[in-house]
Amino acid sequence: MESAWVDTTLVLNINPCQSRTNKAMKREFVGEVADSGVKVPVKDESEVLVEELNRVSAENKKLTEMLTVLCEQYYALQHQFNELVSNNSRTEAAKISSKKRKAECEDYRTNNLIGFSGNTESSSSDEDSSKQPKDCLKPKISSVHVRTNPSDTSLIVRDGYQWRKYGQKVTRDNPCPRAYFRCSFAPSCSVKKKVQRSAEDPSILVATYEGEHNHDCAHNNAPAEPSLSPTNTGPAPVPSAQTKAAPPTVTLDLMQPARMEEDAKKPDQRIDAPAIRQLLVHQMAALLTRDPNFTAALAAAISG
DNA sequence: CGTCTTTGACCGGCGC
DNA sequence: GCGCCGGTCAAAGACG
Repeated sequence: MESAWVDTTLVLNINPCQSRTNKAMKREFVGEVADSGVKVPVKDESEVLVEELNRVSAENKKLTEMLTVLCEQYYALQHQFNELVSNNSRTEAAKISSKKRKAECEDYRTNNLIGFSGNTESSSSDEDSSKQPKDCLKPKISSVHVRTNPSDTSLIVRDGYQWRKYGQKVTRDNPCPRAYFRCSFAPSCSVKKKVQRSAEDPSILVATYEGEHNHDCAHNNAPAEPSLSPTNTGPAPVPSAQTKAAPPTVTLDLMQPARMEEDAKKPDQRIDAPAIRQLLVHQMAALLTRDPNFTAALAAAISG
């Protein structure tokens, strides 16, 4: 089945014009700065800044367009996938009528999961849930698959939140124990998380979240976890669903921003209006973080 | 000493 | 009603 996985590698090239403009800038500023003692500056600073602003605006526009296209493609794919899976689950449920409870929960979960979209609004709309089994009704359920080092036996999925383990149990259908976590960041937050290794692929941790956090991600308020490292290529979140039916794999290319960081350290690129760049990144982040599942997956990938 | 993890006991839902 | 199973509780121990 591995071969059927879709690798929708997400390369956030948030500075497509960088190399070109940097070279140009370098040339320009080498003339101005390096030999400043000898030469008169070709352009004055304000001109350069205006030019830079225009460039960044153009980049911003380009990025917005790219993001729009990406979103459209993403929703189209998600829609197709939803259709496929709902067809599958209908036939499966008919076959396995004996395992009623399991099938129903599985079905519900699948419907939720497909949506890696985080479209919890649509996938778990409570009005529609009259068909759902009672115990699957309550909180919003989503699940994230995280690929880990098989030798790592810990059942820890770092997703940016602070969890307190309150139980562990070996379940019937899986020899690997299942760990139960509760969100400990806010006492009023009733989100729960179950983490269990996949029976089929022990290198994959399946984290099932129940409920919604009523607070920000711990990273926003607390110091970053020690394990956070931009070079960490560890656990890549595998969007829910599924080891059975060709699950789409989102690979987050976290090296890209790291390279940019390096680039930013070079003296000749510091002129790159860091504030504007930061604004750009914030805009991107704001757009992307509208998808809660995406943020969860991203957090898991970063904190690996 | 406070917090977190571990782990056996307990409870409730479900199927037979 | 009974047994199975998943989920939760809570005491005990570990750890910083």
